[in-house]
Order: sequence, then structure tokens, then C-alpha cells
Amino acid sequence: MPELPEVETVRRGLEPAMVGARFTKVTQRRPDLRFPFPERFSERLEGQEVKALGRRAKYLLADLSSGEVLVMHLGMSGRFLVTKDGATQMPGEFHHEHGGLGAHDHVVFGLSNGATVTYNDARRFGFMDLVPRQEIETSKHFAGMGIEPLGNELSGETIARLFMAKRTPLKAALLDQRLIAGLGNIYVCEALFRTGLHPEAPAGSLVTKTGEPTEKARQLADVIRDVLAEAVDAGGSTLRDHAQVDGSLGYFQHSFRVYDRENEPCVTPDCTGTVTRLVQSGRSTFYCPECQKRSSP
DNA sequence: AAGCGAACCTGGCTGC
DNA sequence: TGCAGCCAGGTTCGCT
Repeated sequence: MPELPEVETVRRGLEPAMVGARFTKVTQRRPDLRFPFPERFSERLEGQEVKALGRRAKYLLADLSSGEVLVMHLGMSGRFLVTKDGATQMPGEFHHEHGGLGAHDHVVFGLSNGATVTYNDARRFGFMDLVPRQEIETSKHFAGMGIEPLGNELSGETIARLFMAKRTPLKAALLDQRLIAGLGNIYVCEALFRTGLHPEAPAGSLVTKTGEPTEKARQLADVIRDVLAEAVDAGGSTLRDHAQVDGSLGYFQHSFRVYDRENEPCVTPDCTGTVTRLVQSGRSTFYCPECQKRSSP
């Protein structure tokens, strides 16, 4: 489920249930997800208060009263569901009927305010870690991570600096979390379409010989911010799972212009192009060959 | 050095 | 109905 807008949607949903509450009981139902859980995982959480719940790129960060930070990544299929004790479970979601646990409910957080937060992850590409607050920046998860695309750092100038002399395709450069952190397959496709940039154009083509951003580079910076902000406002995109912690759906998928629209007519007025799928480094790219030319005159 | 395919894992959908 | 094949919102590893 998770690119930046989906993770931010989850953060906003978890915040009222978790911040200010203590973990009363943490049940870890298997030894690992993508990676092993940290040593004594539940013991280090139980009794701790969640002081704040933040997000960096696609990571959730729960600040604990112990001084540790619970770092969480949702991988491809990670989801959270918040329920109030005694409340009826939503049917058809990942909890089995009768309020029991589903096959992929890997972690259950019981909280002092009566809420239960369940982490479900069918594919187990997600993971959780505990890192001392002081070491977050230098930890393996965050050292070398790129800029936050919704922050002030994202600009034409920054893109020029990051993409300078790179011959890697724009699609790959935008997916590279060491450059800009938080974009994934959907929002890269959407941003390239809105900017009219070909996904296979070299990243360095957004930089002039003197190292200045091209007009397209400035546009791309604005478009990335716009697309992500719109998606956050829409509660993220719902593809195969719910996007929100109460089981409800995001709706940005209705605003996709190219993603998952192979063979559909381009939505640009008067454009006769057809959305085309191509595979770049193993991932589907959707684009309009008419609107997204290689050369940017 | 960069860039690509494969791997990690499960489930859903399509087509035979 | 069954089964094989392909695809999926992410990241990392290892081989050119």
C-alpha cells in the first residue's frame, strides 16, 4: 500500500490512537517480517508512552518515553487497523469475523486508552526496528536517505544538483530513495506525465551545461509536491487493500492519469495518444508517448 | 560505477 | 474446477 501519501495517511490515522497512550500489551506473532524483530521487542515497548508519531519518507517513527524510536516500514502490503476494545470488527477486512486475528496479523499493539492497533502484512516486506532517538539520523535506515519531497528542499535547483550528469532514466532516478525519498511507482508515473517528461529520458537532461535547472526541472519539483499533496488530501490511493487505519478507502486512485491505465486514451484534451506500459528495471511504467516526448524543446 | 535482473513472499486475477 | 503464469504500492543484493 505504501508510498509517501499512503504512509502519511496511516500516520494521521494512528496518531490519535497512539500518541499520549502507553503500550500495555504487545503481541508479536512471528520472529520476523522482512528482517528479524529487534531483541526483546515487546518488552522494550510495553509500559512506554508514545510521545509523538512522525514520518520520514515511507517510514513511520513512534517516539517512545524510553528514548527509543519504533521505526516501521510497510513494505508492499503492510497495513494497520485501529479498533476500539469492544467495538464490532469491520467484516471483510483483514480481521476474521468474530474479531479474531487473521493469518497475516503479525503484531498486535494493545494501548492504555483501550485502542488496539494491528499490523497486517501478507507479503512481509515490511519491518520494525527500535533505534535510540540519538542514533536515528545515522542509523542504517536513514543514513544516506534523500530529501523529503514535501519539504522545502525540493526545488529545481535541488533536482539539478541531484541529477547532474546522470544518464540513468528519469524514472529510475525519481525512484532512487537516496536522491528523493518517498516517491514510488505510482507517483513517479503521475509526476512524469504531468510534467510532460519521458520516463526514459536521462536524469541529467534536466540540468543545463552550467549546472542550472532547466524549466522542466523546476516544473517537475512543483508537480511532485502537487501530486503528493493532492494524494495526501485524498487519503492516499487504494489499490488492493484499504489505505486508512479505520478500514476505509483512500480515493486518489480515481485521480490517476496514467498509472494502471494501459491502452486507455490519454486524458489530455485533444491528445490522440494511448497510455502505454513499458518495463524499466523490472517495474511497470505508464506514460503517454504523445505528451511525454524524449526531447524537451 | 552504474544499471539491470533477481530475490524476498503471498495473493489475486487471467486464461487455458 | 484446477492450475500455470503473470502481476503487484518496496528494497536490496549481486552480477555485468
